[in-house]
Amino acid sequence: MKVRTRFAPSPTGFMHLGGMRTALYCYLFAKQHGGDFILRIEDTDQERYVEGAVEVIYSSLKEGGMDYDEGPDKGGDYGPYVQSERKEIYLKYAKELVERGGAYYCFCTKERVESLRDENGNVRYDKHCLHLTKEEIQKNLELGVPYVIRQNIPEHGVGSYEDAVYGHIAVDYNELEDGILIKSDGLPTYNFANVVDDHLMGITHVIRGTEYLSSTPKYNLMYDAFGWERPVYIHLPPIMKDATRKLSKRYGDANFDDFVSKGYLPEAIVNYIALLGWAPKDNSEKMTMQEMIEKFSLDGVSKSPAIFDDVKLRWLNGEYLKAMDDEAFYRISEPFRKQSKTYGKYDGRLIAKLLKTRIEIMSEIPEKIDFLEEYGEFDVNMFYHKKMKTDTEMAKTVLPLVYDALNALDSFDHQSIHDALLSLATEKQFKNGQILWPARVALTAKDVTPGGAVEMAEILGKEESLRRIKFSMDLLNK
RNA sequence: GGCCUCAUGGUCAAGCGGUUAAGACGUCGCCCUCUCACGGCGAAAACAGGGGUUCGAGUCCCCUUGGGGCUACCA
Repeated sequence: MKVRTRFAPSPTGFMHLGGMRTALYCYLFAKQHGGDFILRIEDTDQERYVEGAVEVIYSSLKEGGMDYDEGPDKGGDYGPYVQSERKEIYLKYAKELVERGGAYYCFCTKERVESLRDENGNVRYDKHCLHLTKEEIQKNLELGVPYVIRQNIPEHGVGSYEDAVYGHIAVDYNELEDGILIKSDGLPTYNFANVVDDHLMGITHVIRGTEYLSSTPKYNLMYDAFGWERPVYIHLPPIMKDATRKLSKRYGDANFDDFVSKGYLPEAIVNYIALLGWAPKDNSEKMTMQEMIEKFSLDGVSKSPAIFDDVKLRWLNGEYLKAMDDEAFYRISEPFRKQSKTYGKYDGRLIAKLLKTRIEIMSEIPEKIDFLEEYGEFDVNMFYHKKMKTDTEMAKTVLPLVYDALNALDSFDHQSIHDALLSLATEKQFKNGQILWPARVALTAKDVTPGGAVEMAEILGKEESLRRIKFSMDLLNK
């Protein structure tokens, strides 16, 4: 049988990383088995509907490299893929479930249900309407009395199943409530729509968060009542913000888009979240989507919550950045270099090259290169460096030589500058650092720079380099 | 409160009865080096606690503690 998994988010906001990981595992599992990955939008709660949220889901999955085989914008043989467009289907099946004894009409008012609240503040329905006669129900229906359809859960017995990651799960039916399947507005609740859709769409493996672990017996009751085959359940541990708080979209934590706009690469994000709750047999960390598909396995999925560690995400992102060739990095970093005040003034390719090994996320770019524009009077004590055996006196003698050497160059490229400066050191019997340190300080007026004297001169260009060295010489002679 | 569930360094995690308890991030140190990075090498750092079972327990069982989830006309 062909494996079919689905990702079924509700369009309530942005794509958060927890959902993203669920989608990823669904995708990996399906693709590994040559199966289909389906996207279904669960929008039965009209109050939570957020404009544009569906588009965010589409684009996030696309950017994350999770191409679904069927979905609202893709079509497929099991549509529609948006629950609000399937309204009639649910009501029809709900009625069938009533026929089969798995559910019943309930005409109780909210007030009456509220009055059933127990000492812990929990409402537990008392199956009052289960005992209505056929005539009473018919009469209420004809009178148009508002109703909901409730699941009829046995008063005794135990519901159990084998979860693919958590193992045997058993819940006493008396712990479960006769939950509402069809709301008074005629729309189904998640509990019902989910079961009906998963079955109708031929979902073989249900992959979702642990919040459904203990309510799954309720769903199994429905599968059984309908005479449908139960899917394989694969529940996933949550991703936490810290030891006690889940990453949640409510607080706007960890939205995929936010990370992308901060300069994280989608592949790095996806790669990282794959590792939260799963480890491949060979302990690989940096993996392509294809490698993840090949390595994915359910026995590598962990049962305990994983804390989201943005420090490690940054590291991984840095690894991706470093692995890019210079041209690719040059292109992808463009929007971030543009945010710097140095943009357009120097060779972007040279700058990008320096940046590549020095940043982990691209939003660090502007602050890293703004220094190029911050030149002016500086503390000449910066010329002092013990290990290099250089100080202001050394600078006074070296800088003019550097000036002349650079001034003599026709071609001001990396190699030429490098050779000129180093041969200067050899000729005059200086240590490399005795030339390069003062030169770099003179060129940048900074004690730390991303790159050395040669790179700095190269980026600044001949004219500006000479100007700055001259400026430093004057400063020293003041 | 009841029920479900989880528990290895600061973090992610290997481990699935016998190991010097991996690896990665981070931290620290050293090397490389014109500074900062990169890269290389190395170090510190963990089986929540208590009972069992067993010749032997991080691995199995129970309890305690702690965490998460469910307990909605949300999903």
